[in-house]
Amino acid sequence: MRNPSETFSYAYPHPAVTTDVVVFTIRQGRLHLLLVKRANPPFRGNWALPGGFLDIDEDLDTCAARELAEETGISGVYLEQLYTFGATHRDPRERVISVAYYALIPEQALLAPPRAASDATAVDWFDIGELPLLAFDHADVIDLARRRLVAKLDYSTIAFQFMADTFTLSELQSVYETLLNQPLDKRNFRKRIRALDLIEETGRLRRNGKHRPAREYRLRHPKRVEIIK
Amino acid sequence: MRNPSETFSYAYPHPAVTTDVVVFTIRQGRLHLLLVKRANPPFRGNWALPGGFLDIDEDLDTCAARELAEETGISGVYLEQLYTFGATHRDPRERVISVAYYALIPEQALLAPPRAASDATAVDWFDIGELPLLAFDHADVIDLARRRLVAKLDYSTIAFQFMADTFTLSELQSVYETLLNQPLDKRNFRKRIRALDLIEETGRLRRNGKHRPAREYRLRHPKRVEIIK
DNA sequence: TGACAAGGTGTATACCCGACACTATGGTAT
DNA sequence: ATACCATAGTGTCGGGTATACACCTTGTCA
Repeated sequence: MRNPSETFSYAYPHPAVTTDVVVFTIRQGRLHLLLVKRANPPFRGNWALPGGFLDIDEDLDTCAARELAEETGISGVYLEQLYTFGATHRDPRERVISVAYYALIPEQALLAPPRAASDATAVDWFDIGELPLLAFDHADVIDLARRRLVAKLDYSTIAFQFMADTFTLSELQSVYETLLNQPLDKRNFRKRIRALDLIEETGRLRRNGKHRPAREYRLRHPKRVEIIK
Repeated sequence: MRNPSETFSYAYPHPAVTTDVVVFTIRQGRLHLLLVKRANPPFRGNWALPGGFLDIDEDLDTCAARELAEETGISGVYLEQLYTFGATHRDPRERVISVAYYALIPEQALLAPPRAASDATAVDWFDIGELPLLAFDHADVIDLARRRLVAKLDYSTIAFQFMADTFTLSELQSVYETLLNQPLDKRNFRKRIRALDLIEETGRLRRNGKHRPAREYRLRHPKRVEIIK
């Protein structure tokens, strides 16, 4: 624990640096994200993105991954730097530069509901269409993250990062339909996915209900996100 | 003991925040960028990106624009945030977070050679294929900026930001060829540009040598960079 | 064993992109 | 004035890629 009486002095004023993480997942066919309810001022009682101050000997990526792990217990997921927000008045306490990240996690990866960390009184998932009032400029951060995510669908294989280790083509199509907010043609979709040559059959069948079981697939290179055409 | 009026103290250590700018232009059919020679340690005498510390009451974008103006005298040009670099040891003095930007300027915008600012002993343009040894992690910053720029050619109208107020289609094609590092078919190129419906004829002719003059064009919305298809 | 519900498959058409060669026009030299 | 030079400017055809579209298959459950 840090000595509370210790201070750190500089010849010039220094801003504080935080990372905030927009954690996306898909639940029940809807895009959701994780928010925490702030336990302390400013914006006490408001919902906000999980995030926190950069440790002085910690890389930015590490900081974002640590915040993500602390809030959700999830690690090893897709995490990408989004944008850095630094408007002078975005935090009323002091000058704060926020390096925003976004993360994509499979629905199935959430074994238990996330527990509230020390600086949050609650943690919950919200449908992206039904967000509460947000602290700071976090509504802007979320908006940019959502647009980046949708844009990347077109030219990368990022959507696969929402999938569990194994999945069916119908599940994958459902993820694309949710993100694009439009139905897709089943045959054309499968043709396009097959042409990417990124997945392989596990050989097993997935039984999801009282109907014909679906073939189960896995990514050949699970962590890799590729740029396509 | 330092005069308390000249020091700034915090309960937690704070990193310093800088912006660095990769300033691209095209000269003589080659992609160039602007570097400054450092007057002070660390890396004294090395070439580096123009940039500097964020003022405590200054937005990030403003800081980048200010650095750009101080080093080149240019303002009102395309300037976009690129990425934030924050590896723990990237600056030997103290922890420094660098918010990197990149700027695109028309060759003709440079009225005079840039003058050296106070913390630089020289300022000069370098062909991107003939860069000197660079300070800090600036080689990484430049590499990322170049890749972002080339990627954006495909899905945005960013290349137009290299053009002067008026230009010919041959000049525009030459910019694309330089950036893509390959020759393009003249008829296909013109067909594609015309289809974008972004430019209009000025009605004047541009006389560039002892041959047929070219029609002069201008952008309908000069500052706008659009996402295409 | 029949009904249900989702899984799985191919073809025909439209559109877009790339390959390709010649004429037009102004400048300059003789 | 005339001929030559250098860049400006223009259209078509073919191949490949993306889209529209409908029916049979298979396992479950009543």
